[in-house]
Amino acid sequence: MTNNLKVERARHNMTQADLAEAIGVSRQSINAMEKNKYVPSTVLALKLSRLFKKPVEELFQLEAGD
Amino acid sequence: MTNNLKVERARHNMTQADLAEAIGVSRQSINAMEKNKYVPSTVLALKLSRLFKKPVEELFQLEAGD
DNA sequence: TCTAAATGTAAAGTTTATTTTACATTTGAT
DNA sequence: ATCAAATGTAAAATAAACTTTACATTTAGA
Repeated sequence: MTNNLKVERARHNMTQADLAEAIGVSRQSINAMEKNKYVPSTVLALKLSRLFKKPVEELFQLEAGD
Repeated sequence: MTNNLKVERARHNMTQADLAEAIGVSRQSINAMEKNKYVPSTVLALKLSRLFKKPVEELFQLEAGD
């Protein structure tokens, strides 16, 4: 799975710390997500979707193997 | 978070076992998801979305506390 | 009613998400 | 060039996802 978090965050002028606080996770979690270190939960995806006002599918995309 | 998996599954005439196989998890995982025993990963949400041809937001919804 | 399929549930185990702390590197502004 | 903010990263700890096995209950059809 890939994601556009970095772009959306830039769009909204938010730091990783800002975003972390906004959705209630640690800054390291945001960093790891952006670097595709792990797959976040659906609750996080929905919270990001709500915050950025974009469908989950626009923020996260399945890849070939998935 | 809540979800409509049971309804979508009925729409598609699939058993929990069918759905489990279709998206590559155990039947117990599907059962637990439907009964809100845990929050699935975003990869699973996207796979369910793809299978049922419905946006993630239509399958999963944040609740008051989230 | 009998039976099989489907669903519910539970415990133990494995893997992965997420946190905390801590530090190193990069970037941007002065 | 310097300083602070932002980002990258890492290790250890905890929480939660997910699996496997196994069995009990419900449901629908013959």
